[in-house]
Amino acid sequence: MSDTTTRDETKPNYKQTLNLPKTSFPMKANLVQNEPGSIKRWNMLAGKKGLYHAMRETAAGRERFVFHDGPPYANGSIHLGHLMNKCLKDFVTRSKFMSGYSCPFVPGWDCHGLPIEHKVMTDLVESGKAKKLDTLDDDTRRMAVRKECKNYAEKQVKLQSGQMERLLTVADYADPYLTMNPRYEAAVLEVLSGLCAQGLVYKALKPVHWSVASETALADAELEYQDREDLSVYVDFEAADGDAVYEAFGLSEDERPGAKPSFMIWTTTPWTLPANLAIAVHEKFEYSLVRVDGNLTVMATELVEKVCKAAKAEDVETLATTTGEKLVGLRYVHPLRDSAPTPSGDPDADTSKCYTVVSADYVTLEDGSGLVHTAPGHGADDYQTGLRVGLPVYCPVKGDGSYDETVPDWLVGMSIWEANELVAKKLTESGHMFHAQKFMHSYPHDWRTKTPVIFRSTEQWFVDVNKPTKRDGKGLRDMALSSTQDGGTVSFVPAWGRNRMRGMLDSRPDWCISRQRAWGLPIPAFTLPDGSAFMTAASSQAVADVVRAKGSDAWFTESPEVLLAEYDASSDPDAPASLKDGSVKTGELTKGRDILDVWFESGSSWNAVMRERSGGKDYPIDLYLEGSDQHRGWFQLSLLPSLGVMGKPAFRTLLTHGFMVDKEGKKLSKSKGAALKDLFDRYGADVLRWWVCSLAYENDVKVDEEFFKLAGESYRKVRNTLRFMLSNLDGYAHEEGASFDPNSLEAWVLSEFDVMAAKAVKAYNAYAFHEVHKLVYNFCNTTLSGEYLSAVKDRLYCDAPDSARRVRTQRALFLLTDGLSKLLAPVMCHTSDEAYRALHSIDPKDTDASVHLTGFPAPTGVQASPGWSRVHKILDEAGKVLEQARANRGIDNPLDAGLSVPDDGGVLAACNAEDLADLCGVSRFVVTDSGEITVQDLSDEPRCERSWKRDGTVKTRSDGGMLSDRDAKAVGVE
RNA sequence: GGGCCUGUAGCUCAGUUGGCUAGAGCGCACCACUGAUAAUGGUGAGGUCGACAGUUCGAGUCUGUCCAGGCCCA
Repeated sequence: MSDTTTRDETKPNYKQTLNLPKTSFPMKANLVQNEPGSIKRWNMLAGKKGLYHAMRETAAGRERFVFHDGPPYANGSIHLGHLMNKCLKDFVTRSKFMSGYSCPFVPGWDCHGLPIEHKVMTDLVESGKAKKLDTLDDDTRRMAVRKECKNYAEKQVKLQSGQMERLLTVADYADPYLTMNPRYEAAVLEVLSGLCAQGLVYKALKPVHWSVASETALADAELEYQDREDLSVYVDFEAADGDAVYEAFGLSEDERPGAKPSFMIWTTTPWTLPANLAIAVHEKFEYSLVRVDGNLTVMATELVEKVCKAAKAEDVETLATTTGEKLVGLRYVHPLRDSAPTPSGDPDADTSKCYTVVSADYVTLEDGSGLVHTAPGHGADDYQTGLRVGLPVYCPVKGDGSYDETVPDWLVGMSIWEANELVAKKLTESGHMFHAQKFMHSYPHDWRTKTPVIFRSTEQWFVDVNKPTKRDGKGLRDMALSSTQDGGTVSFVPAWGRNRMRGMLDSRPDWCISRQRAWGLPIPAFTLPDGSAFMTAASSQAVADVVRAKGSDAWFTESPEVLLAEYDASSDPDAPASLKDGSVKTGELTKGRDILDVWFESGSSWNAVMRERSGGKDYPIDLYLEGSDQHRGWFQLSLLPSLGVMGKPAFRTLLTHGFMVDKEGKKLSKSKGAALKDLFDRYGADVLRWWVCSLAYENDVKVDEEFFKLAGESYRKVRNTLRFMLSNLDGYAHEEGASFDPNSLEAWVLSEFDVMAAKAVKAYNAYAFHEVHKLVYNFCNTTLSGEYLSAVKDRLYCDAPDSARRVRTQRALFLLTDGLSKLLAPVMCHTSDEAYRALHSIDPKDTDASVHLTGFPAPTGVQASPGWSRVHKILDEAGKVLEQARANRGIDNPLDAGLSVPDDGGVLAACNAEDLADLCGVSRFVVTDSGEITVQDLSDEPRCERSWKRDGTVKTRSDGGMLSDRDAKAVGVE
């Protein structure tokens, strides 16, 4: 160290006379270590009932804002998707509370269903217990599985609930809703009963998505699409009467070729060909009779070239054309069987209409041949067509995916997947195959087992979406479309959700609500001795009452007499005659074995949770908030039952968010989504929440490690701003009611704060959290850190501690810190409370005070001079000139400079020159009448040893130091 | 293949009914400060607004096609 840097011991050390920042609010947040402390403290609130109840008590009597949580599936740790979903929900409920509403929030979990049952069964097989179960009778076996499932689900709920609390979300975690709770189950059955009362529930043999692996019907929402290689085949179905075909094409006797013509169909599921009962054409399309490589066949004119090209046919000749209309009614011979089948469940089925060309308007010219292979047992369209023209619902495929004995011998017992190849081989051998090729396409798979699903007709329960309700004659679809139309009762955030939802409602089929599994809520249907199904509004209500008392296990453990003990057939208008007249007793009934689609359970949550708990006053619900996939899922499947039972939608507003995608915008892989625990451990909940707050959530959200780092840095900026203000409030005692001169820096910054806060509160209420983030951050970063705080730093440090100017500044700092902590409270739960408690000097042992029991800040109401915006424009100009001077003339330190600025517009005169100097960071600011902005180099003037300013008043003082007037006064020397 | 949606600087986002050289913050680079210091202040470099056509005096903004991506469906 050289001599020049050694401090002169004879001169006073002014640093000790400054009011340097001091605070207990640390720069380093240590969120991971400290957030659990906040949770612990909040848990002490409301007599240890915790923050949620403290907020409820605080909000008692306020207007309610009713939010309803969609239940996540109780399986596995929470991932990035949950992070966004749960944080957004938390922002909503917390900001509504801070805005002055009472906002109940009951969290829920979806507990029934295949994923859990599958997991439990896998575990049972692995542990060897499954074999034992197989020796038990059916009800007992299913009860044993159900018990395991229940234990598993409970564990998962506990796990997720703990993780959500760690995310600092506030909800009634002590009393959540679980779809497996008896009370909830009963409420679901009541919804089912309500739909029965409207006549909307029916049982029918229909093709549904069927998982071969799980041997159950699947809901739309239980499907996922994956690429799969299949065999695409073009098959000739020989006409039964060649002349009839030639007639349809208008060929005279002598024009007719000798050979018999065929109809060419196309399919990607050759295994369904044995179940073919018809060929569909479009009446309006033109069809051609063509000779291809010697064969005569019929296909749509527009597709002749495409099909022949695909098959590499060389010799193609069109003999005649006609319209589809003319083909309808022609008969053909099935290429694989001699006569129409006898469906196994229906020996008396009318097969007289089989093997006929029929018309259907869903036939397109996109793919295939324009003639559509129709198997009513294996396709939704096919089923409808079959119904219309009188074909049996023939499904020769059993639940395990093998053929029954109604198919040709060589197929009986074979798996359909194997049959694909064999069917193709047979058709090739018999000369029916025109062309076959393998191709990739996206195909529905069972979301759990990842295996391809099939369409298979089975006896299932359905909710009719078209049938008029008994209440007012309107069908569910029509009601849904009218309530979601523009100007209807449901609003959408963002607005495009409306179109998305209506598009789906428009085309949705009847809702298949039955499943063939053990882990779920039984459909309370019985079979009468004559084989017919029995389930009415009153009977299901009677079962619901039993379930409310004993849980849904009662369905398996109790007899029909017990389940229907409170049911009185004589007073049930819908009861079957045999029960009414007593010829059949309830003891003679058989319990049905189906359980409800889990979507029916979650779709009834408006009844099970919101109506039940509030006694009806929380209905309809103000807001549902979920990912955009729920337009088809929970949103729609809540809408339909609520319209059926209540006649109006369950919700007023639907808010949706997008999905997490990776850095490149691609679908997020499972492994990436699972890394949440790791993120918690490195960033803490407040940073993760701050990140979620910054998102334009209505679109897809890119997620990458890097973004959390950036969020952490902007978090620190906000934290440091709060810290700087807190550190300058050491020893300050706030008094309300002081006023500020409109020309003061304080009036300016506080009025800026009022504007920003009003915008932020408005943004909160519009769920525009991203806007909140931007407003608050920019205010901290630009208005405070960059402008106001750097301007007032000098007076905070150097003015006498109790000088009027310094106290006035502190008064502003107090209001700003208090206001910011409240605006940040819904997002940075831990940090805002930490700042709030530091600001109000709350004793660490005092667990009663929390920013989370306050509200958004009321406006300070401070009026600033309208000249301020002009002043800032002028100062920006001055700043640029100063910057040039620093660069050109080597003035490194702005405190070595002075500014002379013309009062353009006459707004500077009203300001205090010292304020203006401080805003520019210079030592001296002179307002001139006119001329250019000029910079003075003050390096030669004396420099105050305390404030480092060269303001022109610096001279040697009585203590021997060089001080400005202000500093001399502050130190108490002459 | 269909429905809904997205594509503006390296990143996150603004860009009113089409109208001046397309903005902000972060990050980055450089400078200052060392009395907000694992901080703070200042300056600067970054964009053929996914691509291509079209309408228009004028298009990031309107229309069409295409490309890339997401959700849902077939």
